[in-house]
Amino acid sequence: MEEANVRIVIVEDDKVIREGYRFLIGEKQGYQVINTYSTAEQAIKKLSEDNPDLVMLDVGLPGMSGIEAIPKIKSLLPHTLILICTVHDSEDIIFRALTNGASGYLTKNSSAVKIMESIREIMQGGASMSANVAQLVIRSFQRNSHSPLSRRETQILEEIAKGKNRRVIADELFIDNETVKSHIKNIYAKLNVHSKADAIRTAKENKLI
Amino acid sequence: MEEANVRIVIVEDDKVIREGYRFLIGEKQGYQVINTYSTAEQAIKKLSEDNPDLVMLDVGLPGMSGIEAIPKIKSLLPHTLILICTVHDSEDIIFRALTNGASGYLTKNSSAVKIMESIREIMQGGASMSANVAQLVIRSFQRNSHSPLSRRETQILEEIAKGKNRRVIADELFIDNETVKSHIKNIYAKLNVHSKADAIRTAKENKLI
DNA sequence: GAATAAATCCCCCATTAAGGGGGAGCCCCG
DNA sequence: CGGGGCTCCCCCTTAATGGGGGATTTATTC
Repeated sequence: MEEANVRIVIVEDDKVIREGYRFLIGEKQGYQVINTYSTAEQAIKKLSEDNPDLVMLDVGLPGMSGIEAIPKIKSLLPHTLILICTVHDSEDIIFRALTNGASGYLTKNSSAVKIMESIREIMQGGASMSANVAQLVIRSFQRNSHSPLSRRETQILEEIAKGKNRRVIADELFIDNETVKSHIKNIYAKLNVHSKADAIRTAKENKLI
Repeated sequence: MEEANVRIVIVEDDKVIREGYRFLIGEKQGYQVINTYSTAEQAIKKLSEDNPDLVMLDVGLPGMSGIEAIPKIKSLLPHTLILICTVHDSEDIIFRALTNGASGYLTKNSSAVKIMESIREIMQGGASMSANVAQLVIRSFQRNSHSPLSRRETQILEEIAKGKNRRVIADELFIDNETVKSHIKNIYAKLNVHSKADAIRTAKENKLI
């Protein structure tokens, strides 16, 4: 035997897409579609019986959204993996899906080959994202390269964002308390703010830290 | 004509791997290996002439590491894309590569097919990660599901981590200053800390926020 | 060579925030 | 009925913050 059967459940309100997925997966060796549902509510009622290894989930479902469904599925079946397959590629939805516990995110232009490949990757203990999703995720890690803040100022603002106070920052950087204070004054002037919270917010909005 | 030629430069110290990549890419229609280098220093000297669309970069180079080389390459050629191809898959290295400006990260067990696919994905305006890298990245977004903190406490600690003070948090949550203070006392007790900075650090280390 | 930015340090000042102590009422769930 | 969660109240001292005004030195740039 090559590998155990992968038990898959599909949650998708569009019948054509749902049956398309069922057909696509059903014909593949080692993969089995246990059940399909058109709403998250229906799926959640039956999932414990179905006991799937992987749930393919749309986000644009009527009633409970796929995003809301993720933590509920995860609490019912903690070891079940979730692959989001959807047309929605807004940054907000993608990040909420991933923080809520999804192991993969494909946008719907993904080919049949890509979908099967993602399922394989996820089942082999990894995760998977389509190229446009990966781009958003990677971009979220990157800094603005045209920061108005100097290197030292950026460094100090990062420490402030960790909740450290001036004295601690000064000690760690081997500089005087007053020097840290001066840097903070300059940071506030450059960002046009007057408090820690505003500086942190502004800096994060502009990817300065 | 299908598409313009993609100009690729390879930076890799292992000759066998370097020539393997060169052969793999060179035989593909639409892709051209302009040059290969065994160190980042050599590559950086010549990159402006080579003017590549994409640089395949190892991280474990002698001398300047691939990680350090990324921002230097990006400042020389801002529109050149960088694909990391390496055996190193430690969390720290991966995140440093992505924050420094890499558009993709493949670990070296990636097949020839996967490598070409990644190059195509990146060139088509996206990004790419191998499954194990994607897993680390996604995991970094997710919370610990066994938090000792209550929902309210987590929420308040998140606001503290944004640099907000008790009064502002109280106003935003429509509760009293003293209530916020009580929550903070309970947070500190649960995390066994005695300051904002320690609470934030402990919470982040344990993915509570 | 002068101007500029960055990084360092030094005073003044008043106000606010933080942390620790103790206590208490209400609600819900098991 | 007990405990966790959420809410609010009082006491207290110390630490931190934000704004004002400087100064010096070292690089780098024009």
